[in-house]
Amino acid sequence: MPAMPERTETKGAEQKAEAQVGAPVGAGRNLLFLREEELRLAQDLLFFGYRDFTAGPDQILAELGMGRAHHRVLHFVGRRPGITVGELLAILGITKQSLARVLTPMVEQDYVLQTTGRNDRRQRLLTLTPKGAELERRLFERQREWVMRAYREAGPIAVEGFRRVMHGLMGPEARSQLERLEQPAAPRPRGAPLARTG
Amino acid sequence: MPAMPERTETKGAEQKAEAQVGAPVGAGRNLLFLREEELRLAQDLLFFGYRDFTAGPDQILAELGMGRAHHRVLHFVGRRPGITVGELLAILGITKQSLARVLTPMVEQDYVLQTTGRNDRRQRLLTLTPKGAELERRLFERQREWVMRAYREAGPIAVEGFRRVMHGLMGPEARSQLERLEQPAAPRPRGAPLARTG
DNA sequence: GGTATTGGTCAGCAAGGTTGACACATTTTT
DNA sequence: AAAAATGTGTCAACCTTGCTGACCAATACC
Repeated sequence: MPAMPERTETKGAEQKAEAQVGAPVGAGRNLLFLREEELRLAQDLLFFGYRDFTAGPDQILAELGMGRAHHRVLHFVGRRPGITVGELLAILGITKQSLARVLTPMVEQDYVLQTTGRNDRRQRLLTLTPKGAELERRLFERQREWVMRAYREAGPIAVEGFRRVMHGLMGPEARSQLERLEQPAAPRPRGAPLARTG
Repeated sequence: MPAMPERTETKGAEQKAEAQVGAPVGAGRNLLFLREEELRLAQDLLFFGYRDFTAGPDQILAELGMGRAHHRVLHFVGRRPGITVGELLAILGITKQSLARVLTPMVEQDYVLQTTGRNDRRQRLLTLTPKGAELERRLFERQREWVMRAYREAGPIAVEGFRRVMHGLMGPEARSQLERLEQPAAPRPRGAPLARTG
């Protein structure tokens, strides 16, 4: 594989740390004691990486008077068409009121469509309108280019490692939510669109 | 170079299961073309992972009436004692006023010490006070446990991959800033502490 | 029919970003 | 010596996106 790292940083320096604590671990587990510098590096990487990961979409969104919160709605509604408001709240981990502030305008501006649930008519099933899907697409493509570059530079093995570590950084709740997200999409909502009071 | 197929997009989601997180990695697998599902997964992982990564410190900080912004100041000042206000602004990528809102109280509450630069007396060199260093330590330890768990679950190869991908997600500016951060610390500030104007 | 659940909405608060303008000490340039 | 540029602080005003508490309407469940 191409693209070896520019700097061969931390590799193999873990035993030193073990010697400090005097706790020799099994042979393959030498990377498992997290020395100070390694965590500091992880903190830096996550800070800079996450910031630059979101920078592209943020720019597009700003032109439309939207923010990251809107992107998250577009993303998760796009990922699970027909998701209920309650499910979306659980995924985002915010309050109903915080969601309403971004969701209501998005419905009014025809980015998101609300339909009544056909089993439970109290529910509001959310889907992207064509307009919403198109915006989501733009944001997605921008981010794809960025991530693609990172993946290409890092190589496939690294990508798999990245996924595993990120997954490990998630708590149990996020893990089960992710699991649900990855499952086959729910059946299409077939309820009638709500009357728009606009 | 692993020159890869350009557009296999519409081919359906056949290998989806393999691409998922816990799945074993096939060595020669072509992960370099970023299919839709792969990027969606990356988005999810970064969203959930980053959120849960910061959750621990956030909790401690909240008890002290601080936020993530304060943590960043503690982190980067701790990482480069004697950093100037201007350098810190460049790293954080925020405006002077935004920084002032968190930094000024932190100086007043004796978390951060300001000294005048000895070469350029206009500069304010920032260092952590013992109180600040202790708080930074607490936050650090909390986060270390969390990251350590993730690293342990993922294994050393994955950790290296994680680092490479995160590095790839950074833009050029962030990369050179990170490089500077990793270098040996600047000489200790020896200027006189500023008189605090009550 | 009574209660629980799902969702919408109003009012108000806080953190942490933004911009623009200005002040001041200090350093650098002319 | 005077002027310009630099590093920092600060004031005023604004935005986004979190939060809480309260209350209402429609619907489902027992």
